[in-house]
Amino acid sequence: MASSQLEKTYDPRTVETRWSHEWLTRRYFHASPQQPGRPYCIVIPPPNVTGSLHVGHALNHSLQDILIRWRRMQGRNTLWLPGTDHAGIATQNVVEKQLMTEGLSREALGRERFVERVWQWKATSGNTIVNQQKQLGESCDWDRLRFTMDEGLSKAVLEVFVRLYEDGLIYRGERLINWCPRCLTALSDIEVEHEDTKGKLYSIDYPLAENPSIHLTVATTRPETLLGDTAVAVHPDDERFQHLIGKEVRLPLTNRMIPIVGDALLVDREFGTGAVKITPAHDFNDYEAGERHALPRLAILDHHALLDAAGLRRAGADPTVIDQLQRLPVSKARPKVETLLEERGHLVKVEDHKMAVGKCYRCKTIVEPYLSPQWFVKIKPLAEPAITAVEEGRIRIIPEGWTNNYLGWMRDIKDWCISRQIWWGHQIPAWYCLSCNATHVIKTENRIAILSGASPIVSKTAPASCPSCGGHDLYRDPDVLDTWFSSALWPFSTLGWPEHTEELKTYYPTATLVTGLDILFFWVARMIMMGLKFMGDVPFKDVYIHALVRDAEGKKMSKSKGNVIDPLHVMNEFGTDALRFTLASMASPGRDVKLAEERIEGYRNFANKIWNAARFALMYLDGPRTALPPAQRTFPDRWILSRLAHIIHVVTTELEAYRFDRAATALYQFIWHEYCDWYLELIKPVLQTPEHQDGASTRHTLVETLEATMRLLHPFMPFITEEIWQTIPHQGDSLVVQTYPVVDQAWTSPEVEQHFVLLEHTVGLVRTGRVLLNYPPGQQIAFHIGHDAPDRQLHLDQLQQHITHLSRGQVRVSRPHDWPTTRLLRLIAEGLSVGIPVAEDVDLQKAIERLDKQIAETNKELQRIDGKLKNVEFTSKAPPDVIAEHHGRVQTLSRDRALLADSQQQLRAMLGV
RNA sequence: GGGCGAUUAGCUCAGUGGUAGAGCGCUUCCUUCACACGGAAGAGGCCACAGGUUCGAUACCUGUAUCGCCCA
Repeated sequence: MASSQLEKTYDPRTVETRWSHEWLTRRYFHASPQQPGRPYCIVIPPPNVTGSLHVGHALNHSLQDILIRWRRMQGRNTLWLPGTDHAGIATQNVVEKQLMTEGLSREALGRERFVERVWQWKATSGNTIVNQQKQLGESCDWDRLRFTMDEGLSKAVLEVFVRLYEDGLIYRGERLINWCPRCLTALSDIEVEHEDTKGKLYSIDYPLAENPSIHLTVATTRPETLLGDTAVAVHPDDERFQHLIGKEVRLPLTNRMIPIVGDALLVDREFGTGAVKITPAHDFNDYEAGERHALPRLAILDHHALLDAAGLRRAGADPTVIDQLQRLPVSKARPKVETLLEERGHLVKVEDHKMAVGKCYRCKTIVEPYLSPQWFVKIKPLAEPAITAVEEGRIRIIPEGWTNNYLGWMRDIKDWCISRQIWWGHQIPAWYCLSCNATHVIKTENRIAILSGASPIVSKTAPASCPSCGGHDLYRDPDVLDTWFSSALWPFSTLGWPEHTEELKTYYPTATLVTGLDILFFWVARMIMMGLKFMGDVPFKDVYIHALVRDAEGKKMSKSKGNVIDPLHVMNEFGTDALRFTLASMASPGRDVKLAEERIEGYRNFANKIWNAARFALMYLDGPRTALPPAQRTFPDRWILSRLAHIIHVVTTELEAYRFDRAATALYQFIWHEYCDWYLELIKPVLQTPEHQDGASTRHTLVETLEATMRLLHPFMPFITEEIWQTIPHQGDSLVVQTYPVVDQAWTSPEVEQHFVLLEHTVGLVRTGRVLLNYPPGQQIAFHIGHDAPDRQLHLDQLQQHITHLSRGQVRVSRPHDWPTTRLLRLIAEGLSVGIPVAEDVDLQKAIERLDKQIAETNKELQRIDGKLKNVEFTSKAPPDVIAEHHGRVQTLSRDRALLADSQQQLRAMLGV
């Protein structure tokens, strides 16, 4: 194997392109139920089809790929199932924007042509993210790529909808829902993002009907909805207002009288004036209060969230008021109403006030509570088994801390509004017979409104005729389902459900779900509910929740802030392996990932280090290689095997615990600081000596450990490991399908590891001494080493050749007090002594300072331990082994101190001080 | 308002009831035949604060402060 095969610096780009293509060609990632091994399946959280790979995906996908590649190498029947989500509102918005640039609109195109247009868009742009995923090296079974609007998945959606409807778990009804006046659709509760903003608290006088000179002062943050008030509430126990309950007030700006009610739930006596208005059609709390007191609902905003003239008329507003307010958006109506109230003497005061506004999670427009007929999932019956599954540990959430979050939300869950008034998505399989619903289906010029009392025919296929009247004039519900409805079915719909496929039998329940916290409720909770309902079993056993990726300052990445790290750019600059390793090493549970480019650069350097270790190995591989039993190998070989066994155990254990960060750190530490810094240095004398007696065995160990290390690292850094593995001696076609290393007990040797620590300390002291005395690295020096403990002294003797090599000098091992008493710098650590001769012209200042410092430190430490040992409480209560350890340390440190003092004295004498 | 998490080296973060750790950055030295994307040696910390438990607390408990997240 010629060394010229590997360039001096690792160039990720060509390697990555070559292997990502090659792996796919060889179909290593293809899974089938017929394959041997215990199944291990992960379904990918399907990225939006509109998406392109951002760093959040990169984290999410890297972690999954690590798990998948690791399990595949362990011999499991591994399936990582990829796909994309049709992302109803998001995708519709993207295509609408595109239409706008062409001077077109959704409405102008009409529903059918618009949907066609979205499919077209999907065909050309929908694969962007998939290609980027392949670039990241994701070992998905791409043959099984799914899309939430695939034929099969759509069939699953229909099946689920109809069955839930038949079970009474889906219903249609008029409720107050969250409405985005820009997207013109309903949203579910969790699709609304709450944001604190500066607002005002208005105090408004409502005159008492029986005596207008008396006012009830009401506090509100939304005066513009005042015209829709249908009552005023006070706390029933509030002595200030108790006597008013049951009386009426005149609603300002209108001709209406509204009642004063007592409501302990709605009213906080401490807040504002202690009296609040009730506007059931425009506030969720008021809606519920309205239910409690059987109040009418008066809607005064239309679906664009503009003040509606017809609504205002119904609400009895003054004609002049209607004139001034109609067609105003909320933001303009609010100051206008303020002015009107002030002019008419109703406004008492206005204070600054912090308030939360809800915004559409897709377009950030302020959402309005809006009264309209919608479809809902009755969720409690579905939630209960989903709660139990987690409580009983059939699903494990990792880190555990999120379990309570999940349970709390599930126990307090509200019915799920699933209808969306958009066009892109699964159209609801419900039809209305126009003759049976004559009064409930209202056709206006460009809209058909289906009122809440309409009775739908729910069916997987379009009914030929109305089952009750036989009529053929059927109209399909225009609404589509919430995107998250289809993603809730993802773990089984992608495996072929409702058909009874081999895939379902083999891979369901899936093993692990890897996801960010942001979609725990959107997605994870709903998958659990649907999985339990339709498969009778949990959809996955472990849910691993990782953190959000933020920028180096900890800020959320966003295009508007310009702080986005583009993973593709990073992959291009530093290599995909470097990015993957960075993300893995930063994935500590419960903490957000603050990503800085320097960090990635550091792991790029790591990749290069590995690359050069491989180059080094290849340089010296010529010649026979012989496998000896571990116990018969050289000290460096035995040591690295022992360390390798240890690191295999650590990485495997940490991966089992989803501690990607610790597994990555351990690998980094082992490869760089043990394998490269020490092992490769230790074996150089053997490799560089032709015909060395240990040559064959050393070369074998070198390959054996390097090859195993590549396998161990492969899930984290698939590209560079594959490239190196292919270059060094190996058996098999690809690293992807090799077995993951397991610990060989014969490798482990605590004794050898102990000897190594002694070696490491000795070499460290010599190097320190070299710097202190300004001896250049190339200069050979003769020095003494020795140890307090006789057995250690013996070990030093055995290690002599290695110490010689690593410290570039001639070593004499002897008892420290036999050493010369002049012109010798003694360095001491825990019983170990190194003595370096001091040449004539050396500046001793540094050495003396160092000794001073160490003596001071040793004294301090001795004092501390001594203090403890003199404490009767400690000696009587601490465990004996701890006390013994303390005594041992006192002994060692005292001896160290004596020797250090001695050495210091010598040096001072040399200086003539 | 409720819940959760964080606070450890200049920065980003691990960690443990008994000697405080890493990466990056910093200082000094070194182009030595794997690697300067490198090597060697260093500097740098009342482990947020105040109580408590304990022979012993950075770690366990309580409270405070600051920051962040989720929910309302």
